[in-house]
Amino acid sequence: MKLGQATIKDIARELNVSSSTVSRALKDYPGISDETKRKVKELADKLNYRPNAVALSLRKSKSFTIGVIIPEVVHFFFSTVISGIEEVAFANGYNVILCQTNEKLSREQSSIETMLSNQIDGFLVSFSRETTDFTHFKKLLDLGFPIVFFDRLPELENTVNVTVDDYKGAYDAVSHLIEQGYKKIAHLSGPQNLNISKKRKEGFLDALKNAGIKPEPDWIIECPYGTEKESFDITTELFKNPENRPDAIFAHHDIVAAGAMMALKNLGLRIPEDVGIVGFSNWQFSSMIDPPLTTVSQPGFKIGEQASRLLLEMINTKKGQSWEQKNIVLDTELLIRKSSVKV
Amino acid sequence: MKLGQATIKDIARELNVSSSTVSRALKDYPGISDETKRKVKELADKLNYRPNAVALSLRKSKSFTIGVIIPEVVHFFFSTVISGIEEVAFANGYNVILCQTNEKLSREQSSIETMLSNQIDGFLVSFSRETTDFTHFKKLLDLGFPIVFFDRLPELENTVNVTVDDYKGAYDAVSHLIEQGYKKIAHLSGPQNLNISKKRKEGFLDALKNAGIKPEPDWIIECPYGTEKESFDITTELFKNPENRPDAIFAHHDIVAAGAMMALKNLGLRIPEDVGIVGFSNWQFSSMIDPPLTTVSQPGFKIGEQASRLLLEMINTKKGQSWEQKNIVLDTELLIRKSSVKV
DNA sequence: AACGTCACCGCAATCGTTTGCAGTTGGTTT
DNA sequence: AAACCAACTGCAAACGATTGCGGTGACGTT
Repeated sequence: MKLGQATIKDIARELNVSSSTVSRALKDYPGISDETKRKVKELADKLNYRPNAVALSLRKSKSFTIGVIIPEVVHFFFSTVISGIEEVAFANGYNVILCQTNEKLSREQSSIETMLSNQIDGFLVSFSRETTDFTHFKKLLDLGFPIVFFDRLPELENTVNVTVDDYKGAYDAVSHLIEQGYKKIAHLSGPQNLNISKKRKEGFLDALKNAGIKPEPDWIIECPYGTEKESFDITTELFKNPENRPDAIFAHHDIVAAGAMMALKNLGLRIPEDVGIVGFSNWQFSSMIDPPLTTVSQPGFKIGEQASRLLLEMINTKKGQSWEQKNIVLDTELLIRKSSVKV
Repeated sequence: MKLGQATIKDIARELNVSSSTVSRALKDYPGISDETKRKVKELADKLNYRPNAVALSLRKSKSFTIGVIIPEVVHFFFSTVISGIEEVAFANGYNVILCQTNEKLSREQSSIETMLSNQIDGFLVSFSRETTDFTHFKKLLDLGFPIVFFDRLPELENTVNVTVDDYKGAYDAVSHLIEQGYKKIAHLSGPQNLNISKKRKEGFLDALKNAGIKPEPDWIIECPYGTEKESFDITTELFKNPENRPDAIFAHHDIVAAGAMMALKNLGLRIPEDVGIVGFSNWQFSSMIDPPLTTVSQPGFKIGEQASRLLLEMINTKKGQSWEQKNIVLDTELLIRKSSVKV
């Protein structure tokens, strides 16, 4: 073979025994003499034998590999999730294969196909922004195929999910702004087909309601792409009327917040004196910008760990036996920095 | 089978032909009647047949999967590289499996082992900070196993590499500072066992030399960890003497630069008026901080594409035939922002 | 009638590993 | 001496797909 990797057959030939014996000797099966075991193990060691994982996969219809489907690795949040996933996967002898969808449904579907034909043992998925039809997941779930959803939740029954409490995170963030004395709070929201966007918006609305503030519909604007540029433009537009403008912004995530901050500075408005601002996700840069951005931190690493652990559990329960619906919700943490502290 | 995935055998049984015939029919081999081909294809379609990639790997000793080894996904640079890699891999029908080393040599080695036992077709590697001994790569290369190194280059002969021109990037950056009128330039360097760190330092030194400026040894400080905190402390220390302090900093990368900026602000120094600063890598946040950071942008996506393309070439040349040494060096680009423009 | 040709298809081995079952020893028991 | 039981070990099928080689039958040709 290409790599000269020794196989069980090589060991068997050399030792004049059958491959069955070698296989059993290596795994300390009873019924193999200590003498043979010793010889086999020694030679295996000497030849630097490693079992061929592919042959194993074929035999066992199990690959010890889990597939991760995410929109984009460049998102700080997702890359921390990946780290969490890898950590527990590795610790349990599983490999991780990664597919970015770039927010494209077609890419999501084809990734699933190729991963399936690679006998993947289960999926960890945060689906694309384009995904509104979940039948490709439904089919697999009905067959008892293990899937754990994280961050973004599908509109399906009986799924196993790991998310953060977006509602509460948003609620806390907005309440904090209100406590600081801001009253005219705008919301730059995320794409409304995503559950997380809806939840954050709800949290925003309820926090206002709870403080007796009536929300201004014009000040709730969707940022479908979530780019810096987009929110720069939207914010500039939002603040163009000096007579009646917001005095604070709750942004769907930090990039959006950063774009807004640049727009505000550009307009000569001071943060946090004139306008307070809070983001979401605690991106890496959030503490480094000026002023440092108050944000809601999501425990990405923990999400990855949890999701991974749940998936491995599902993989290791006997098939046929279906798993119960589960909804793990992890707490967010409000990181108060300068951008929202008036005094 | 678990997923009810149809196999060639299922089709064969249903149609009362042999699996050989099905296999050949599906691939339009000559010597199969059009009638049979039609029937096979129809049924395959109906059963939603997908070839079992694992069985194929075993048969062909080829998995159509490439392994990527990087220090950490959370680095913006690496995640853009990954995107580039995935793009061309996917376009060519290859899968990507990802392993983070977290800068640990042991993790690097074990990842390689498990990937090898998964019949991986080749490696794309940016090795860990701990890696100073390259025999684990050397062994594979000697066996004709395809590896492309990127960003960080090993001390080995005849490897295929993709990097950016760190020397020139640094040289340009420092020359720019000098043009802006800065004269007392410090360098917060990277770990000196990495080639890139050395190259950037050389570029720094040569730019000074070329301008007739003698470097101050005390102002070249290594930041082995490259964290914000580390460079904050180092910078604070570096500027503690008001009598004789630098008037500019060339940082090994943007995080280091950001830490330095915070230290400077903390000391009441203005950027760029009192101190100019340039980073490296164009991290995502660099344009969002205040002032926006001048930096040397590395074409991460392109690096990924190039490396991936080279690797696929190597994989597809007949084995036994060794590949020639190659050193692709991509150009950096100096992004001039406010942090280094005096006027 | 005997032979050759051609189109079409199946057998069986192969990749590396696992595993139910059966076989071969040697020794012990009646 | 026949029977029996351990203790070891090997055979062969299986996972799913590929492929060299050989086989079958229907024709046409002499």
